[in-house]
This record gives sequence, structure tokens and C-alpha cells, in this order.
Amino acid sequence: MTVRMKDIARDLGVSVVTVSKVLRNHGDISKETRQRVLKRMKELNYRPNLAARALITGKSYTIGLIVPDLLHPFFAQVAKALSGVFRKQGYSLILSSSEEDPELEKEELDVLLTRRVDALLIASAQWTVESFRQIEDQQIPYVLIDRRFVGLAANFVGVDDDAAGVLATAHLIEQGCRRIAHIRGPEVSTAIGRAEGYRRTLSEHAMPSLSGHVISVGAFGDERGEVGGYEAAKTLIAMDPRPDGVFCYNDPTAMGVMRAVLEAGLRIPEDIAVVGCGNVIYSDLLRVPLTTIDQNSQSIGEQAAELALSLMDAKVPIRPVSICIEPTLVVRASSLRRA
Amino acid sequence: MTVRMKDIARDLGVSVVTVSKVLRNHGDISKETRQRVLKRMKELNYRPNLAARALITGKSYTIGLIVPDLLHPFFAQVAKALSGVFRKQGYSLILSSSEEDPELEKEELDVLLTRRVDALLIASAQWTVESFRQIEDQQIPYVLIDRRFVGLAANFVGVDDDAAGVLATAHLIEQGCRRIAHIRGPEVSTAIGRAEGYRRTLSEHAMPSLSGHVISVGAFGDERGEVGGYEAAKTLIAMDPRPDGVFCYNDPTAMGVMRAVLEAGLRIPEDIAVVGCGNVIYSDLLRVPLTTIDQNSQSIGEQAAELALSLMDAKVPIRPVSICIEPTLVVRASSLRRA
DNA sequence: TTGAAAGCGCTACCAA
DNA sequence: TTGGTAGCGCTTTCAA
Repeated sequence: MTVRMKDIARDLGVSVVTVSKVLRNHGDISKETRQRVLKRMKELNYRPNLAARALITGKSYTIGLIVPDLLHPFFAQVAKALSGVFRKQGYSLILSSSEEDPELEKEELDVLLTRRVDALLIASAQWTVESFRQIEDQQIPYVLIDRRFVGLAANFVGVDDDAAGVLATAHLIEQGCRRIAHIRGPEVSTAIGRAEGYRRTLSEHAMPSLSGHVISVGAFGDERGEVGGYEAAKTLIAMDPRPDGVFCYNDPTAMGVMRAVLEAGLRIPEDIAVVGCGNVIYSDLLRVPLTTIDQNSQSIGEQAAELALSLMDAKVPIRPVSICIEPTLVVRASSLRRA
Repeated sequence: MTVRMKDIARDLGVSVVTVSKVLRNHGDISKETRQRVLKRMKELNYRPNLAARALITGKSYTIGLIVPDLLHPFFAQVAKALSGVFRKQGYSLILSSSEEDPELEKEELDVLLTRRVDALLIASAQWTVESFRQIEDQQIPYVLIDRRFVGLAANFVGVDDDAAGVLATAHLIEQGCRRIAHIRGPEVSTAIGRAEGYRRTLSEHAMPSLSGHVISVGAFGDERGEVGGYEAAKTLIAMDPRPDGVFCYNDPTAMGVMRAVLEAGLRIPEDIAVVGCGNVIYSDLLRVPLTTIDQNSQSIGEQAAELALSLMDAKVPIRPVSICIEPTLVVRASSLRRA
């Protein structure tokens, strides 16, 4: 039925060991034997049984990736970049989605650990570090992506969220906004960092955030923040004095905000300037093209993959590396009040 | 180091076989022994070695998915839906991206076959059916998604592309458009079907497509059609008489078209109405909200997964199933010339 | 209800 | 340069 080394060995009158060595380019094989084996392998369309190999070597040549939501373009982009790097090194990517659910994430993590992936990459939806201890117990190298945890010395690749908050807020100030609101995300490091950058920048410009000017939203289900942004913006619009600028913790939220602002008959950016974060695909094709913070997701993916590869290569545990990528401001119409 | 059945068996003074039976809920075990084994497994945080199991059973409990582009929201949505269904059945998803490159797709296919996935799901970028014969040789059940091949009797789940073309074109006619152009995609079944629906609908309304009114574009690299649509639209705009409606084979292309139209100082939909296809995320937040055809990608993913599951369960080969999902028209501002 | 023996397909190790 | 032996961790089969 399926072709095994044994079959090739028998056909050629050599031993299984010889065939195995040819397959792995082991040096100690005569050129002639090598050719014969290779030829027969091709003829029979031989494929090594990776399960058998993994059983002995302990390497599965698979990498686990857990993201909160594949539909979010940021994670899709990271996944794409990762998979490109790993493919070239002979690793396959096992994909899991946690749907932003910490419990589901734990289950998926459990599956991947049982599968004995060679490394794990996680953009985590957890609130605690308990899961990560479990990974460490299993001695599997892992890299956190995008979201980090205080008090957890782990490998990390992501954007400098504080800097993102600073960039966005400073830009709004520079554009003449004086009452700048912030729509912040759930209690994960990204939202916390962005909010902190916002807060500090306002302080430094002696423009303390007004009461009610920071609204928390969470993304629910399939909408990644759009509805939350819409609702939050309605609250902001009703305030007196009304904010004249809004920094949103992600782009979908900003899109929701823009929808609410336009529906209220206000102008963007004249009445309210809007800045998002993420530079999501299509942001330049929106009703009002969106000023946003680019996170360089491709670079995040590539560097996370490279880091994971180096961790797997390392014979001894390496002390955790944290790679922080600098965000950049992408100015478009939604905030451009000064030509 | 890592815990094996042997360790548990030794600790409890039972045989490895007994432990194995408990793990798989094999009936012939006394309640008491069962409890003891389960308890010890938990204490030691035992995880079965799936490679060893796969070696014997021949099942890897992995499913391979190949998509042309993870960043395209359609495929992201399909991947998400698939992974949800498979997760519940204990299967993991190995993700490969072909980047729309037939050669790369073949390599990835080869990897997945070598990994002995239990089933394959492919949205293929191939031009020929050769690869699929190879899958059939290996007796691995596979399901084509979105794109099909003439002359290949394979399992398929996708949208009725001809119907999509009909819906879009009929809608434009109904909105009073008289010179309807079509920007079509590369030579894959989706683009062919949509173009055919377009052509036939025009014929049936005695409105033959004018020369030059069908422009072919391919998506290059990271843009999924936006640039192609932009360039094609510039050509259309320069024509005399100018088209007053455009049906685009996908949404990114339509976005490119809208950009070109607006840049030329023309109005959408008054001067040129635009209809896309795909109902990509955010299409309702665009500068002009985009009328488009919804493909129900979630349903495509779910049905493809269910089909794959049933194929794996089947003891004997089943004759290929083709599931065609009816598209729906989503009317937004970009085509609404008659209130 | 339990377990001894065999073996899945491959690689590691060492001897020839 | 080649190959015999042992065994990876598990399941299957069949006997006790």
C-alpha cells in the first residue's frame, strides 16, 4: 500500500539503514548506492513517515500558532509572515484561534502541547500567566506576540504600544485639537500601553484628560470593535464641551467612531479628528481615509518566527528576548486639520 | 523527563495495555483501576504521544488547508469557520499559503501529503488538475473550496459564481445602467463563472457587452486587486461613451475602481455605479459604501469541514459531492441610483 | 478484567 | 562504506 524504506531496501538489495542515510543526506554512502536509492524513491513516490521519525527524534517539525481572531487583519498578516519564514525551514504551522476566549485558548494550548509542537507563538487572550508556566514546564520554547504580561519574563515580539499612544496623541495636539478623548480597549497590554502613552502625552502638554474622555470598550464577537466605537462615540458627541479629537485603540473602533460622527452630521476632521491604530488594510479607502498607527505586522511576524527558530536551535535555555518594534504614524484625511 | 504510559503502569503495578485502554475509554476496565490510572495521569500531567499513536493507527488527526492568500478576508473567514468545526472533532488544522503561486502550492501540497494529513482542503491556484490526481493516488480525501476545475470530479464547496454575476448585472440594469462594464479576474473558475453570468444577463436584456467593456486584471502581490481595479477603471473612464456601471469580480478591485472614479471627479453611483463581489469586511465603511455580492464564506467553511469529516468517516469511497451556495446581493450606496 | 507479545516505520549506535 | 540490533511510545491481538 504505502511505500516504506523496507520496500526500497528489499528492491535494491541494501539495508534499511542505507536507505535512511540516503534520505537524510548522511555522508557515508557511496555515490552509486545513493543514486540507486534516490532513483527508486522517485519511482515509487516514496514519502517518509514523519510520525515514525518524530517518535525517535522527538521533533515534530510543527509550530503552533494561537491568535485571538484570524479575521483581524493584524493577526492574518502576522500569520502570513510567520508561515512564510517557517515554510522555508521545513516547519509547518498548526493554527488555532482562541476567539478572544481565555478558556478556549487554554484548551487549544493543551492540544498543541499534546501535539508536541517544536515551538509556540501566542497572541494571548489570557488574564493570568498560569498557562505560560505550563508551557515552561514542558520546556517548549514560546514567543508572545503583540500582547505581553507584566511579571512574566517571556520572549516577546510586538510594537511599542506606549509609543503608539504618544504618536497618535501628539499628532492630534499638533493638529490643534484641545479636547482629546481616548477610546481604549480591554485590559490587555496593548490597550494599556496605548492608553498610557495617551495619558502621558496629554500631561506633558498640560492638557489633562477631561473627565469622561476615556471610554473603555471591548470587542464582541465578529465586529472587532466597530460597534463599541460607534456606541462610545455617541456618548462623546453628546458631551459638552464636545471632544475635538479622538484616539482609538484600534482601527475598527475608529471606523465605528467615524460612522457615529458622520451620522451625527459632524465633519471629520473639522469638528472631530479621528486617529486609529493598526493601519488595517483598506483604511485608505474609507469614507474619510483614516489616520492611523502602523504596527508593521509583517516585521512582527518575521521577527517572531526568527526568534522562535533561534530558540529551537539553542542547546541551552536563553534568557528571554523582548523585541519592540517602533510604530509609525500614517497621516490621512481623518486628522488633517492643518494643511 | 516526559511522562509515558510505562511510567504510570509501573507506579500503579498494572500493565501498559491497561493504561492505554483507560486512555481510550476502552470498556474492559474495572471502575477502580480506571480511577487509579486517571488519577495518576492527572498527577503526572500525562500527555499521550500522538506521533506514536499515529504510527500505529495511521491517523494523524490533522487536516491540511491551502489557501491562496490569508490576507484576503474571504479565505480568512473560511479558515476561521473550518477551524471551529474541526476543533470540536479533535482535529488540528495545518495551514499553508500558496501566495497565488501554483508552484508553491504544489510544494505545500507535497509537504501536507508527506505529513499524512487525514484530509485536505484546497482553494487552489492551479491551472491544471495534475496535483489533484496525486492526492487521489494517495487516497487522501480532499475538498476544493471556492475554485473548481472543469473535468475534475472532485468534492467542492463554493458559491454559485454564475449566479453572482447574474445578480450583480441584473441589479445594475435595474438601476438604470445601460453601458455596463466588467472587470474580470484571472482564469480561475470563480472569475470565469462571474463573467459568464454577466455576459448572459446582458444578452438576455438585449444589451450586448460593448467592445472593450470587459477588462481582465490579475491581483499582484499584496494588493488583491485594488491596483488592478484602479488601472482598469482609468481605461474605462477614458472611453467614449463611458460606461455607467461596473461589475467587479471582487471587492478590492471595486475599491480600486471607486478610487479612480472619485479621483477623476466623477460621482458614484450617479456617473458610474459600482458593484463588487465578496462582501469583504468594512465594505460598508468605505468612502462610498459598496454594493456587493455576499458569498456566505462562513457557511462555505462550515460545509467544507462537514464534508471533509464525512469523507474521512466513509469506509468506501463516496462519489464526489458538489455543494453550491447561493450568493446574495447586498445593496449599498455605490449602485443605488433609484431611491 | 488484565496483560504478554508483536510490531507500526523509522533512526541511533556501534560493529563489521 | 554498509548494516545488524535495539528501541522510540503506543495500539492491536489474543490468550490467560
